[in-house]
Amino acid sequence: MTIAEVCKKYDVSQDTVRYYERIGLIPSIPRTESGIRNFDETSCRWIEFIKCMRNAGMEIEILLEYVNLFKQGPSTVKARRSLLEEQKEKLLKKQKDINETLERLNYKIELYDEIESGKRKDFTEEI
Amino acid sequence: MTIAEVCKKYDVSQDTVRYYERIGLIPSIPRTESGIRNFDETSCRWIEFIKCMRNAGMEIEILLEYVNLFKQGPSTVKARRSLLEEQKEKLLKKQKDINETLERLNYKIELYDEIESGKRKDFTEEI
DNA sequence: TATTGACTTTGAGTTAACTCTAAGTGATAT
DNA sequence: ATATCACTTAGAGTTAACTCAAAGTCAATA
Repeated sequence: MTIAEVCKKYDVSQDTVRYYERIGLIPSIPRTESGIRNFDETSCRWIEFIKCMRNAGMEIEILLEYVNLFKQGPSTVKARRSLLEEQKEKLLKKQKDINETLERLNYKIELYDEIESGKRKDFTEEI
Repeated sequence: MTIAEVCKKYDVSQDTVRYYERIGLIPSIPRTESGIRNFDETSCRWIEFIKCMRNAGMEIEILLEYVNLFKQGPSTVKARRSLLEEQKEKLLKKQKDINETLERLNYKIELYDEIESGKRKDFTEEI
């Protein structure tokens, strides 16, 4: 698979994928004889994995740590587990923050609806 | 309330609050005669509101738009509603992304647990 | 054969959101 | 009176994560 195909499939830019490879985030991308990237299934799965983690806001620095542990083989399973656990906690916190904000947005949207429909006349500019 | 008190209360840095004021994110912070910020309830509530929205990742640019609509009074209620609705959709998408990633992390953590406990011997380095 | 177009590299530029520095002011404690 | 300390400003610096530009290579098509 060429870089163009992979980027289309996973909706990332070529620059981003090259950047990820450059910093060591994708363990190994095979090349053709003329030096062109030729993604195999493993490297595709890495792209997909990174994309998923990045979508949730996981830092590249953390992903790099994970990839580096991964490269060192099964002896790092424990360390990897604890890294992932830590990130999980961060995501749970983020989830909570988002839920709080969503509740607040819903409240305000409802309020604005009431004002618009004339149901509420006593509108003082609360925040 | 002094800036120090407010920052402690809402867990933000003084620099950040001054920055928010500078770019117009906080409608109005009263000052003492000698020019020192003296937060009233309204400006405190703005800080708290901004903090909540920022925690969920809402962009400052968007918050600025909202604040500017707010400043223009009740005639902008409709526009404000639609701005908030848009942001709500973004947060719902983010929530979904986080949930997907959490599921994936849980799967991997479980897998690593099985490996650690010796329950799973056929460990090939999947991603 | 010439040109097109996708690929390559290196390194610089961008953006958002702070964060820090330097220099100064003004009220209070010694 | 002088020192301390929290505050003030303007503007420069930082960080993460891309994103772009320039110059070059190579395979395929007109």
